[in-house]
Amino acid sequence: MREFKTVSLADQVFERLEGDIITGVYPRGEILTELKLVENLGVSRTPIREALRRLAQERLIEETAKGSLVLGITVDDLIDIMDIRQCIEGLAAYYATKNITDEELDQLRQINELQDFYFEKRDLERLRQMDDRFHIAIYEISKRSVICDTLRPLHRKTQRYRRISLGDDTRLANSIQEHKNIFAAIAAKDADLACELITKHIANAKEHMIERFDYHG
Amino acid sequence: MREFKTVSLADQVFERLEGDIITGVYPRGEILTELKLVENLGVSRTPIREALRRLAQERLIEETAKGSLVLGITVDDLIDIMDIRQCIEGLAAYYATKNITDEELDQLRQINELQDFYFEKRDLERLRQMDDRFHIAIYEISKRSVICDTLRPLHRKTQRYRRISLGDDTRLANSIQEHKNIFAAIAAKDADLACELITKHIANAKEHMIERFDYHG
DNA sequence: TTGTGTATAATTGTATACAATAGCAATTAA
DNA sequence: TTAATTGCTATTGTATACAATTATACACAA
Repeated sequence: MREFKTVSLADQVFERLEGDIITGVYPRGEILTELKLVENLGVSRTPIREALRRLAQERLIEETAKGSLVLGITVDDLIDIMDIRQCIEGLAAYYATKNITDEELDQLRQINELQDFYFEKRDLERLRQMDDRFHIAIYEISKRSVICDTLRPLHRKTQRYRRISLGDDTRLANSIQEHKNIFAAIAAKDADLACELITKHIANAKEHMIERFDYHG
Repeated sequence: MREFKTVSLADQVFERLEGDIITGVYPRGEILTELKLVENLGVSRTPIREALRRLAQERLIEETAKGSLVLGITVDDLIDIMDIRQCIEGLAAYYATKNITDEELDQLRQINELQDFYFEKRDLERLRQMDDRFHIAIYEISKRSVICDTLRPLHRKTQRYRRISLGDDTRLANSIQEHKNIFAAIAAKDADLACELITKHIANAKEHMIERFDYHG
């Protein structure tokens, strides 16, 4: 029997708005009012308000008397996010290596294989999804909820810039190879190596992004 | 004319519940229902729901069909929080040193002086408040919103354990001295030293806490 | 005894009505 | 002209009614 997990409207609204703000559908500076969102999304104010409060807590918006001011993710934010990730994503990889089950190892392997598949097809959108799944899988496999809850939103917030960054074919190929090396370290149960490799991976990604966005916004 | 900044009930409820969960007033495992909170806090469900959603986002509670399950902060969480702080609080101190204004420097100095004052009076509750203010001031002075927003909730979540940890007089004296040294480095505009000192300060605090809580919950 | 179905109660999910507030523009007095 | 005041409008803040879901207890049959 299939299970239909009903997701509340409030959660749906949150995820949709979060995505739209992160990817720039709602640009920085725009004002979102509850009434407009009621019209656009076709739900009442209650779930919209709950979503907006959570977005404010993530600093994706700022609540003002005129409505919710979209803040989004600036290049400055991106730099800090990547600095922070560089500091703590190694911890996640370390614990993930220590705590991974055989089943989870298979899942991680599968993500790596799909990556190759989509690389051959040059399907950038799927590749970005695989990047998501790879990193988030490591967070979750670490079984450290604080680490997971800290890194997951930070990673999500890089989406827009990653999307553009993946357009560089050389970086894309390097990134995929780095993922493979990290996977190999985890599979070999070498936690220190996994930590070192993922830290370097983040550093490379950061450098590439900054190179690309630091000057021309 | 005095300005009365009206804080919404939703915000008040959030802060109160967050504090009560972090300090253990509501212990891990307890179920909070919206109706009970309506009775206890004397406000309607709307602000309570908004607060609960934010608490769930911070993983202080988990929403279930029976109500909101209090998760709180376990010793395992504490370890991860301190690991993460050790990794990134140095960044905050670095940027704070680079960006601090004269006025902010005075504020930081004042916090240090108050610390001495309350130490002589052995006013532990005020001393914990000064610890709060010192660290949070550094986050804010860094002017890096992502760093600030990442560290602030993590720091808040250590409150309960810090409160106990401060009971050790030796550690307390050391901690205050460490704060002074960090302040001196910032005042001398030595960003690298400030980074190094605060990292060590977190490491010391972590070690002391783990020593004290790792075995006996 | 154990499992299953059903009615009931408790709880959350959603929509909406009403209150309070803040912003803005027009108007008036100095 | 300019500053202040007033009234209106847009928006958020709060409470509550109603719907949907889920847990629970109990009856009843295997």
